[in-house]
Amino acid sequence: MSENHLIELLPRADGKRLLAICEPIQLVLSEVLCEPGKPTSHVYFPVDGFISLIATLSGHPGLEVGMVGREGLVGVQLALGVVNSPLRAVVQGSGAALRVSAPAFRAELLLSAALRNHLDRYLYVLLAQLATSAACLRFHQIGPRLARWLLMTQDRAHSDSFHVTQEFLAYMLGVRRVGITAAAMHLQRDGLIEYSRGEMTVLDRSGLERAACACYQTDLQAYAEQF
Amino acid sequence: MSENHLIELLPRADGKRLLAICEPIQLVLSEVLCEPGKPTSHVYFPVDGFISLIATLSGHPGLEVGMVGREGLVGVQLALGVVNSPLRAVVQGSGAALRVSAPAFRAELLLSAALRNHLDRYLYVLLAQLATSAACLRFHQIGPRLARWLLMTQDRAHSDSFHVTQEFLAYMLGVRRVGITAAAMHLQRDGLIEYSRGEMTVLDRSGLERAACACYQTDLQAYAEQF
DNA sequence: CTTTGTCCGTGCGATACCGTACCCAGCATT
DNA sequence: AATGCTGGGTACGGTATCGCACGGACAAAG
Repeated sequence: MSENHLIELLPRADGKRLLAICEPIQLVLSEVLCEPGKPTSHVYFPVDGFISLIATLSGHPGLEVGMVGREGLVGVQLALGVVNSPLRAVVQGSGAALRVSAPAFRAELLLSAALRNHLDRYLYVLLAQLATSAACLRFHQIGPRLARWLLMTQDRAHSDSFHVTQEFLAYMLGVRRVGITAAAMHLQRDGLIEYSRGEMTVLDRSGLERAACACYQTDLQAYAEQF
Repeated sequence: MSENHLIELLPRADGKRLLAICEPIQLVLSEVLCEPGKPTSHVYFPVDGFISLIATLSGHPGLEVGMVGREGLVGVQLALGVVNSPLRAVVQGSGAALRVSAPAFRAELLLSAALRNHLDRYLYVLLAQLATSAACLRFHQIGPRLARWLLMTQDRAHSDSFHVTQEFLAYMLGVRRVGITAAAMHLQRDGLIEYSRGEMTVLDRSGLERAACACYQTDLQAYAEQF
């Protein structure tokens, strides 16, 4: 039941074969699954946990450019025949995941056309997400971007409340912590969220959707078109 | 000789078969090859011309997130089984290109494993380029970004001089024209470039490389690792 | 109960942008 | 010579950020 969408959508036989080579693991907060430029040893299909994809530039802090929950997987580059990861992948919400070793994954890719097809389309979604992130970063202000981030996280955490500090948010959005303070206070004053010492709760989801920039819907739609 | 790299790297037989379904065309400035959300009718292998990939956000001007010259192709999404384009593709330098219709391209993909493999790796390069663009946009200032853009263009134009107005540059980099004026004047004062009424000439390429942010080298390296 | 660390709010000056507007120089058209 | 268009330089106030530093509130640990 509580599985990964990409796997669930596979035909029965392909899904079974993939699950057979999957190893259930627990994603722990702040764990680094991929490091840019370094070879990828496994792919991860999140079930409950979720992961941030972070672009790094030497001499600068990181910047989140994508998020992966149970709708996707970490390590798509292996489906492209590339071992090096383009991005850093950091566990942002702990929880269960299924893991497959790189060789086993490659072997399965040769067997399952359906798997390849799903990964291809997920790759497209990821591509669209990266492009949206870039433009969003340039044109939208902290407030709407924060709201969008909270929605994306809520979706992947499957819960109204989750743990996240302002410091962390600042890092993800590539802004100062005080920038987050101001934006978060605003959202809180409007009764959309509530937070204290790292415990964030979404009070008014549809209000938050109105406060978020349209990039949130754009991402959802790109996914919906493919799956 | 003056062909597209992705095609040149194919095994003899595969290359011949692909060329057989290619239609030589001329890319004309400002021509739109792909529109976001709209179906892609052809893929384009640039030979002399080159193309800007532009992310669009409703209510905002566009933003360049990638560039395609003879090292790549426009319309990779077809290799992923997706007909809708994620980005707008606009011809930014006129010149020759090879074009393949979507159905013919899909058919050829089934025949040539080598082609699929090259496209997969090119896709990885594109992914890395998008991620770099996003971070660059956030952390680097106009000057270094402009220098990077000029280098990328020079590479793909295969010439020290090319046509580009400040207005256009502002649009590509997502800044005001006067921002470009200031940055360009600086580069000109340092003797790195020369321009007048849209005619841009690179005078000191290695100086420009020093003025550019490291993202330029990052992109080159990502490509070099795969091809 | 104090200490230490984490988390969050505030204040302040600096800066890299922004939007807008105007102006001038070249060039082409008439 | 008059006109218009395009490309590029200048000026000015506005603002969304930045970096940095300080202080308070709370919790876990000693």
